[in-house]
Amino acid sequence: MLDERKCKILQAIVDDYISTAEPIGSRTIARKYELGISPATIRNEMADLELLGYIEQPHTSSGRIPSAKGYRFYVDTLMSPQKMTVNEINLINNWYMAKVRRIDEVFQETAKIISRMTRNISMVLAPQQSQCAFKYLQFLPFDAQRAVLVIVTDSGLIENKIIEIPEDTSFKELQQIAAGINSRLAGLTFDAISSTVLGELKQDIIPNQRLLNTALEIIQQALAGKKSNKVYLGGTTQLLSQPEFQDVEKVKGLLTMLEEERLLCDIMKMKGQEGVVVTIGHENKYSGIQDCSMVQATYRVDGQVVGTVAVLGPTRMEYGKIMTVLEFMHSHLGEVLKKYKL
Amino acid sequence: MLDERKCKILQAIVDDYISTAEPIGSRTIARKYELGISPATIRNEMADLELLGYIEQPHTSSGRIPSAKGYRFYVDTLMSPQKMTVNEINLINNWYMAKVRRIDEVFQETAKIISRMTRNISMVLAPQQSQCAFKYLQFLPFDAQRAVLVIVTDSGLIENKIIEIPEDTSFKELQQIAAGINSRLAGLTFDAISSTVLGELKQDIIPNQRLLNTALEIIQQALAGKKSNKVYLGGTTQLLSQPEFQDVEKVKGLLTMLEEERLLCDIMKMKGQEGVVVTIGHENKYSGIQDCSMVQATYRVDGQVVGTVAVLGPTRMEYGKIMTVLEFMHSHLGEVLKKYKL
DNA sequence: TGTTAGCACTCTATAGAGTAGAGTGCTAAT
DNA sequence: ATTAGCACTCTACTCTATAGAGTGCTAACA
Repeated sequence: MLDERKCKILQAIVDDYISTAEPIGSRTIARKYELGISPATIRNEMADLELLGYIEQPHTSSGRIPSAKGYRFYVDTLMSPQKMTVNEINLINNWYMAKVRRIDEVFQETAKIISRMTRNISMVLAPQQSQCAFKYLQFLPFDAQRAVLVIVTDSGLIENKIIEIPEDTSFKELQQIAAGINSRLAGLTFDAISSTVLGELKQDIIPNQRLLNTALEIIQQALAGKKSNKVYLGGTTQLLSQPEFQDVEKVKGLLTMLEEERLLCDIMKMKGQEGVVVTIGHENKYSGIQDCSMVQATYRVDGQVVGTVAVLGPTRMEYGKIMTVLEFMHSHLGEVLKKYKL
Repeated sequence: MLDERKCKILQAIVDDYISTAEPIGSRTIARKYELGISPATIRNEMADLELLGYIEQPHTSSGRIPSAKGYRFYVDTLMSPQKMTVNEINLINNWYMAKVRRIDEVFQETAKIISRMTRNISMVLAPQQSQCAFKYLQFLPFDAQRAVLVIVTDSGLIENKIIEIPEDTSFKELQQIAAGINSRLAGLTFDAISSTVLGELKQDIIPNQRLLNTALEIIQQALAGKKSNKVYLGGTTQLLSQPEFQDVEKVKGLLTMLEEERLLCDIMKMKGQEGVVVTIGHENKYSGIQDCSMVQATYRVDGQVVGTVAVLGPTRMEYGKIMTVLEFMHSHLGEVLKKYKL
């Protein structure tokens, strides 16, 4: 598509712009990148590149900057893949070791790690739990008036809540109710425990309607809580260090958008795609981030894609570095999750 | 201290500056606030107020702005207390109803509510759990290789984790170990469960050292997790709407500071003080927020002060509104917590 | 004696003019 | 095909002038 020299020049332009955020001119390219050709030749080639749509000029007679198409070509063809250093990998593992206690902290800390390493905003979409199945519930004693209700699922997520015991109910009865519910719901996924099933159950076990209701409510709450998928953000402050976000209004716009969790979920969901995916500028569906780029990667648990990690930043981002980090998370996060599930 | 007219003028200056963020001149005061005196008289009074240190001039011949001392006098003496409207109270209660599932969500949502209502950054210091006592732990079956370990405390906070069952151990044995631990630790506060007690326990129950270790480790983790008190932040984006934070560097400084949880805890802890407390400008110990004001309020559960809520913003903040909201939380948050503990 | 009108003065923020510098495109020479 | 040279363009910055808001002081007034 492009001859070798054009590629080299385009690469120089993108590399330079990524690191300096300033338009770059022919003289500078000739000086900094030893291509063995004069500024004049570079100028001619740049005129071609501009005509082809790979670069643009902010104003007549300023240097060139990459266009979206230019970034795309850079990402697809020019970019040199990097490797994570052993040092970095150790750092990450130690970080998890030191900071993670409960499984949901994995997501928060992953977001932090990614944003630290990429110096951009990171987003982690936690797995949706609708597929996980109800195992059993159990009442544990708490005090005279109250009991602890524990719900165990096969994914290892455990929900618990303190409930008030109705005055006319003994702990034995509680256990009977639990047994009744368990025999009905055991093995069902949260998706399958629809209101129909719950309704049936209600008619079935009559003895202590009120208590049953509370129990079912809590199951339903757990169900609802797990169904909505949660997005963890990291490094929003990093935005302020980027030259393209020196304008407070711009920052406010983006941050306000990031507060809408539903929107985030929608952005993060990668239908069908697998691995690391880059979306540049207008390629983004949402107008709020059309002057940004996003790099996303799925991650798996037991071979199943369960969630997404992503980095959001200006189109002038370090694609190489960021893709490397996300590639790593893509193949590594599953293990981490398994490890901390125990 | 100040005669009535000076008070009125000072109040006008503070009120106006709070709402406009612009220095205010004598003519404007005369026009907007009908005090029945001419600009010239106001100028004389303002000269006095400046001499007394209540107001200052950013530059010769610009309008006046309140000084820290001026704000202090305003807060202590001039300010007209407001009341929460029934409407607002309902809104808050509905918000809790709709959004809170687990008890720790109360804090996050409280932070959100406060920041929405005050249009400033809010901070909520969750109760420290070191005083709560260990009740018992119990193993629940999970699958052939694994079990669920549930730790119940008397405050109603329940910790759970899936652990691997060593191959040579039966579920019966697990229960014996649990009984052993429970008889030793029951009723002890997390503070009292020091490494000494844990050490004793270790020497005591020899049979399955490895499993015991895991269990103790988890207790210790729960202990550590509850001991460090957590700060929930809300409305950091609001900062960007304030005229005093149009400078990106300033925003970055403050937000970076707010990422340090330890520092936040320290700022939030109000030794000995009770109710709503206002700290203006340099009155703050931490240099990072010395051009900010902070309004803090304690909240109680069962008569005991357990945590703090606070609002952080420019010294030019709506003290009246903010103090009203925090006063409300001061007297109301305890009930909310109790309600959602069940 | 307290209040007010008038006025000269100060300081800022804004707009306009001029300039240096970086970079380009074109032409002609190599 | 490549490159040196050069006129041209556009921006970013500095410098200057100006309008406007607000003050403090003085003198007049009730």
